Amino acid sequence: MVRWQPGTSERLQAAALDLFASRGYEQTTAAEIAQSVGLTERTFFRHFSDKREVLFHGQEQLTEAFVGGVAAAPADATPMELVGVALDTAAELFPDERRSHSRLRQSVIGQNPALQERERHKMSVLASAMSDALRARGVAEPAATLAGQSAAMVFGVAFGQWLRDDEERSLADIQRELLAALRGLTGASPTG
Amino acid sequence: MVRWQPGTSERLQAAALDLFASRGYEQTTAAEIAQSVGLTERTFFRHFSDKREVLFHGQEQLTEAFVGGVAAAPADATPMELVGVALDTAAELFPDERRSHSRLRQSVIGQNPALQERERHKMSVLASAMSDALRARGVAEPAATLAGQSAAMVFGVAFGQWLRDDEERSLADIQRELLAALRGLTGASPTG
DNA sequence: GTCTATAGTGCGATAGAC
DNA sequence: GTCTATCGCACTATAGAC
Repeated sequence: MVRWQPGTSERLQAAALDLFASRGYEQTTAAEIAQSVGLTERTFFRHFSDKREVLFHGQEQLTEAFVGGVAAAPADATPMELVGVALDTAAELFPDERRSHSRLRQSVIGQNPALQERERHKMSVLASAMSDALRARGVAEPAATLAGQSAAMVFGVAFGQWLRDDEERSLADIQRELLAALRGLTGASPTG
Repeated sequence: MVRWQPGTSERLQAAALDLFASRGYEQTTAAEIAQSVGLTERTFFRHFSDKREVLFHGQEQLTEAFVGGVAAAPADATPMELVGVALDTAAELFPDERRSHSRLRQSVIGQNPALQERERHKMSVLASAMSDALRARGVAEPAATLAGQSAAMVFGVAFGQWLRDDEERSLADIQRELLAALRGLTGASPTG
């Protein structure tokens, strides 16, 4: 019998999502999650700084996709073009096969305010990382901050739309349409 | 001796900010805050659903200002003009006299991730309320959602700038400049 | 791995306002 | 009498310290 198996974090994450979905987030203790994969509560908290965090590992990859997209864009791209490339790159992390899993996870998050709070926080960290990446590409202030925040905003709205029951478009398509709508919205009438 | 006095929430809020600022947020217990104004821990939690919330009452007024601004705008206003009016209305809640108090509060929030999380959540609620208000004025999707989110985004960035040590402009002025920058950013080059 | 402080809840009792 | 603010106590889970 092996003393421990690889992929501990992943097994904890999967078990947590299962239990949260069936019993509810607050009705599931960290100890129960750990026990369900043969570990102790203490081990759970060694892998995740708090109980909510078990649902949010993977956000680092998302941030990397955004930042990597910015870095890989053409040298003469405008700030909003950089945002567009970043969004396209990020969308690759969410192929249609992943939709049902994302929907399950989102239904758990949607039922608990504390989890929604954590989700917003992660989006905010993403926005800051995007702004940093834009600044590193020479985008000046306040454009870098606004464009970085806009990228996270478009992703967030698009992701929510992507998960809707009646939605069939890809995440990338939804993002592109929203980005165009944002351009039309803010650029339409230059009032002063 | 009277059993209880009016303004309990306000006294708890003031005491909490004092204690958080001097000892730190985590080093201050809910019981200590309550005791400092002659109440018990249990009463603290009757007024605030959790310990963080004591720093975030007043956000309702902010939301009301935004929503009220939208409702009071001219009938023929574009979505972004509605956003501009809402921002102007909200800025009235933050005259320069309030800057030092806001800076103290922000320094407490800035030192604790859990408090930053709550702040982001409140901004997100604000964004949703703005989107609802825009929809109620007949703004279609996805413009209503994007404009509502943009309003909260501009407020958030502007508020952070307003609190900087070297900043002297009014919140309203900063917001107007950011809104103009956002127009220039997204509207400048209609790439497709 | 154990031990502990604290956040937060549930329920019942009390005291004053009306 | 009703209604509401406060208190007191027992309790669990989280999360961090040792």
